[in-house]
Amino acid sequence: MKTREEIRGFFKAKQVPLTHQRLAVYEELAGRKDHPSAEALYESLKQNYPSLSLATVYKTLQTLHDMGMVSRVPSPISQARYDACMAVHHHAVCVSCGKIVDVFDPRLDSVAVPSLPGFKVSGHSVHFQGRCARCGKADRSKTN
Amino acid sequence: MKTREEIRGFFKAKQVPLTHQRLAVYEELAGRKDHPSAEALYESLKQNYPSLSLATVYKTLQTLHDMGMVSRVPSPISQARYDACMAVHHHAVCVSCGKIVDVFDPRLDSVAVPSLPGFKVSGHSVHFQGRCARCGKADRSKTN
DNA sequence: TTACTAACGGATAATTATTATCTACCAAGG
DNA sequence: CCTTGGTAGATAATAATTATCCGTTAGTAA
Repeated sequence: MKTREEIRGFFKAKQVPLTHQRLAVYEELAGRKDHPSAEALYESLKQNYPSLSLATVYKTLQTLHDMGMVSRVPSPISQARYDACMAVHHHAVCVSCGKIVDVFDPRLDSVAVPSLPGFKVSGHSVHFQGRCARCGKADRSKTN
Repeated sequence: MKTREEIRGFFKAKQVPLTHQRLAVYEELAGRKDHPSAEALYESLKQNYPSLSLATVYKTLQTLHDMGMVSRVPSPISQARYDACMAVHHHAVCVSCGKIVDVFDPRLDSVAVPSLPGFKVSGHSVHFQGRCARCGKADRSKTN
């Protein structure tokens, strides 16, 4: 948990103006451990900031993400992606174009199962991020 | 890759009617290895099945998923979820209510990096699926 | 084959999540 | 303070997905 001065320092370092809304969104998110969605943050925040707009929450989360102050729980580019292969396997997702490739590697099929009180683990998969061959070369691609 | 008779057998076993559309969607998906979205499947399929509806593709993918014939690339319940914690960590997602809990376990922080020709891996995270304490007991919960 | 019926498919409206647009306003530096 | 570029709020627009409605079809039995 960062102090307000540390937060201010982060914004200064990145040359991003620190507004009341950004501070509020960040502190609300940092004070929670349930990985809220933009909507969920908005619901909490508007009690103390009735004039806050949901769009601001979205924009602020994007800004904080660009600054490297918050992370998104990894997921494929906004669309559900399907696979007819039901065997245990893993995925590598290109952060640039969203391309997904299968990863078959038995070394990944059994990992240390952490102790999560009350949580019954039924499976796992490893999600690699990176850049595919095409996006690695020619940056700025958006085609899958 | 399943034969048509095997596919027919699967549907019979689950007592789910096998329609032309379902067969077409399944075979198209099984014939691809790029994890297409519903939209992408629709684009391919409508060349051979001009009357096919996008809604049918969505419904069919849901049906196939319920039957255990196709898998979805794991992701958090349709909404982006955020986290102020920037340290390396992993996640466990409740398949019933979507609750996400952090997993800190240094044993997961370094995994075997598979050889993916051309793909530059910049990071990874392990995604556990299961049922949280609440959903493990009282089934049928939808509240996070 | 034919007939029956529950379930399905297609068209489209509705919903949900997110992003873009536009104007007034505020944060940071002089 | 005062200027100015970036920002916040309101709202429209877009994208992804799901629901609804009704004619049609798959599966079964006669």
